[in-house]
Amino acid sequence: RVPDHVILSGGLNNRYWVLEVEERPGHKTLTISCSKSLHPTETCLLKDGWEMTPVCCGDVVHMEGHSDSGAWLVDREQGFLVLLPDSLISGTSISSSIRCMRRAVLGDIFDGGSKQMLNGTIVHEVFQRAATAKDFSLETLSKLADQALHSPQYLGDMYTLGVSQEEMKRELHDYLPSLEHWAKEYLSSPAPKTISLKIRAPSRCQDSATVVTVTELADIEENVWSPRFGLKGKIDVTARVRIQRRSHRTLEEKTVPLELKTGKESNSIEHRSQVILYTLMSLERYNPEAGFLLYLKTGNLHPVVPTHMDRRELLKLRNTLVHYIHNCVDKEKKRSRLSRLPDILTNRQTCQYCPQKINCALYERAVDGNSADVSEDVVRDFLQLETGHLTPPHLSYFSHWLLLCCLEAATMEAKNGRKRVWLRTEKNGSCVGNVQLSGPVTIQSEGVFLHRFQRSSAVLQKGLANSGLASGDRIVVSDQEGRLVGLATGYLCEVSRTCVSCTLDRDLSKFSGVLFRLDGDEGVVGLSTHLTNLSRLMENGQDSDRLRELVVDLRPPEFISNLSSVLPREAKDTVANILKGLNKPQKQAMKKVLLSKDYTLIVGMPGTGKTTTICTLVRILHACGFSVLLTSYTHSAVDNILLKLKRFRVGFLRLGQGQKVHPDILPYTEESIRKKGVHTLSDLEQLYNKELVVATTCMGIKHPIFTRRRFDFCIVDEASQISQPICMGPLFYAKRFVLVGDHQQLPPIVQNQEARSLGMDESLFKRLELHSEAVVQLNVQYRMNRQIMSLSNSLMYEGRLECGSERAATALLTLPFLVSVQSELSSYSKTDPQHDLAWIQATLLPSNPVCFLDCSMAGCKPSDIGVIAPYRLQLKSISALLQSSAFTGVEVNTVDRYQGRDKSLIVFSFVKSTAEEGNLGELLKDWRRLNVAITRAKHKLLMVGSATTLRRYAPVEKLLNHLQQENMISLKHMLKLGATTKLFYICNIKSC
DNA sequence: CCTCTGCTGAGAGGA
Repeated sequence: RVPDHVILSGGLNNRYWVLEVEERPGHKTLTISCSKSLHPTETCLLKDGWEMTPVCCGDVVHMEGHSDSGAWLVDREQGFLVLLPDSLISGTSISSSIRCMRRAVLGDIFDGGSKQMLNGTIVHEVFQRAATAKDFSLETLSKLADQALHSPQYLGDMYTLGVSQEEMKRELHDYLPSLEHWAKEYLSSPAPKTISLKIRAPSRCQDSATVVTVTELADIEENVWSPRFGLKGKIDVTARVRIQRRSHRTLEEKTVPLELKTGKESNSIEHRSQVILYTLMSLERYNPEAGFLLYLKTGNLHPVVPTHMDRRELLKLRNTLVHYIHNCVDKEKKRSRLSRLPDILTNRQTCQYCPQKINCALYERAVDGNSADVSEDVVRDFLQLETGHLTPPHLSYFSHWLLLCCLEAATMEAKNGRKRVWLRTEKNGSCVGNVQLSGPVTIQSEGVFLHRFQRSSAVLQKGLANSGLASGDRIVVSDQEGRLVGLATGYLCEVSRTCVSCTLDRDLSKFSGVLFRLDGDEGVVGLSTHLTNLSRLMENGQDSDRLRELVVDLRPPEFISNLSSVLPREAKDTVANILKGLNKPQKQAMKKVLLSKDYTLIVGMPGTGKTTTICTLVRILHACGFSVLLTSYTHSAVDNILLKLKRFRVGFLRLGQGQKVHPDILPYTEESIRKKGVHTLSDLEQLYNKELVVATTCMGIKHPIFTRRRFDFCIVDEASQISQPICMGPLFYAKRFVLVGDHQQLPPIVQNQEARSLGMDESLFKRLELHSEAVVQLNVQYRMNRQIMSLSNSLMYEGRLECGSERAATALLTLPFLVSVQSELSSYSKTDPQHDLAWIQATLLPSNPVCFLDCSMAGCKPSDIGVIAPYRLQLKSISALLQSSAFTGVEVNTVDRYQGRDKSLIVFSFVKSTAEEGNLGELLKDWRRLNVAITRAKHKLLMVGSATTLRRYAPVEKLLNHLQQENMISLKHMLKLGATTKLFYICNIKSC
């Protein structure tokens, strides 16, 4: 009954499964168990308001407090119930839910937030830099403020907002005197400031005047994950304070959270709640009794002393919030639909500046399309104001995709559930435990700290290299006990048998004695970019209106009739020159793009030179003086085009993290250009506007450049592999667009079965293809020889695919050592007639370009050989066989990863061979995947598999029929040994 | 039955 991915446990960090919920007026009883066998069970009585907790059967809960022989009580005075504790909710989300729960839920589903917060961010930064420097003198503060104003990150923000550096500087300098003042008043000063601390503990007297001195600013931006309370957050400042109570003689030293606020000194319930939540989530670290609010405008310090009631109410809010976030879809009779959210507030003061306004209205109309039964005028007016510009088809497109994204997000969440660091043991994941800091921490650059860890000698070695972690992986650092979870994140640099080095975002040198563990961080990636794009598509504005018309209403694309009006006279010769190298369909594609007023779709069948075509297209547009936004889903696809483009002296700016960019493209990245000297806002503006061509991934559209710059064209490569909401992201920023892809190859990956069946794997490319006037087909290919091409033609393209040249059509594999291998094989056959190797001799012949069996390579360069299999495990065992140095360079990969690439010789292992009539896998049922697999080889394609098994897959059956007709199958020699094994065994005899 | 790539964070403020 309990799904595999759920982890239950008893003890302090317990996790219980809810089996039964019994509701009575005034209380609620849960039957729970912390064992996967669901035996024994315990009970939990919820009352005094806790019975309102939206807990359901099948939820996981954490119990706080104590149980009386298996009976828990959570009421006004004692105990907490933490619903779905492994979903960590941020302190700010919870405090924002005080005013509007709906807004907090929407804030979690959609990205978003207003842009008026730059000032606060920089003031924080200055405070934190001063704290690190331990110097709050006006002089230093002013120097630090200047530094911050020129740092890359804030320049980008200023660019976005269109604020000048001078303006920012003036606002910032208003704060500096009060920062200095605060430090003088509180920071280990000779005359410490008196604060009134209200401690409500029964044994203490009320309202005792207390003296608080900050003795040390112990940490800045401390990251806290608290799986016990289901909370997370970043604590502005962790301070050591000395508390001296008048009534007591004692001096107390405490570590407490300090929350900085740049706004009005409101001491509001939201601000105080944030502090209370910080004290709660750092309970295991410091057990702070109190925290402080520091208002930077005035330099005043407000103590916040939480009571049980405060914590109780905030955790109840958290439970409600987590419930809504996790149940955004209802399942009713096997069909999912969007759930209702908490009601719309329609409070003018609160709603006026709400960043979720449009999503709030959109969601309401998505759940309940006609909204005819909205009783309140205010709500109706609000909905009309926010969504009045949208038609019913617009709203149904939005709600349809919102549902799909929620379904998919839920599946991803469930799959990643077990990957949460605090639930993981060293056995079941990529993890290195029991390591200690060794040597000093060195600062590599701002905010990048190089650490070295060593296996503690007490622990028996199995060697760090086998931990499942490799250099370049993202990691999370925690302590071994699980008290300090998620201390830092970063990347692994080197992994040796005994040592690990890594760069982290925080300096952990103060934890020198602590035993750490490093966990691979797969990263839970939500679908917030999808949803943000969808919400943007519904906005009332020029860019959105245009795209909505094309994408949702499917308005036919328009074209102009005459090239001469778009081609500048001075570019004509250059363009003509560039066109010379192209074949007919490629030229057609160029023309269509130039004539388009809306969009063009380029279908690039396998091997037809998509990359070359895109590269040429960019050169032509560039020559005409058009600006181009060049994107694709993956970094490697973007760089593929840029590597070609680079040779033609076309300048471009590459956006994106240096770590993901191809080394040869690095000089074109923003990062590297900035290092050469970008200090002012106008430097940055120049950088962003300099090049006509800008390249990035579809996800990279959060970059500041897109808040201001617009392009004449946007080109999206791999478009048939990108889901609609992601694909439309870059399209907002260009007047016209070009999608390049091939829907006969792999579609976007969708994990959730229901979402897929509802069409989530339909790309924008495919959706728009119904307008055939926008489509150009590239059907002349140069990759495969005639025989290999015939497979794909019979499987998918009905003969439309053509060879571009006789040379490509007849190209065969060259095997320099063929003669000697053949004679060696003959001699084997002679000495041991039992093992006739004639079949291998036949398959070896270059003149048999397609064989459904296998063979070896007699002198083929390892880098010309690709091995493909549909399953990861198979790849693993093939790789294991190829450990010998002779095979370094042979690339072993999945079908999916081979899309877009080719090799001279491809060995494709179908893997499957079962006698039983069992379940068939999904992978081989996909026509498009098979099509990709068979169109990667240029000269020779070897396929290994069990024909009997494979005939059960319709696509493979069609392929096998064709192979049989063409006499390309060697069926006679079924191998007892695994065919692939034998193949590589022979390879080994005659090393390549 | 097991295929895949994107991207950080949480918060910065105002009612």
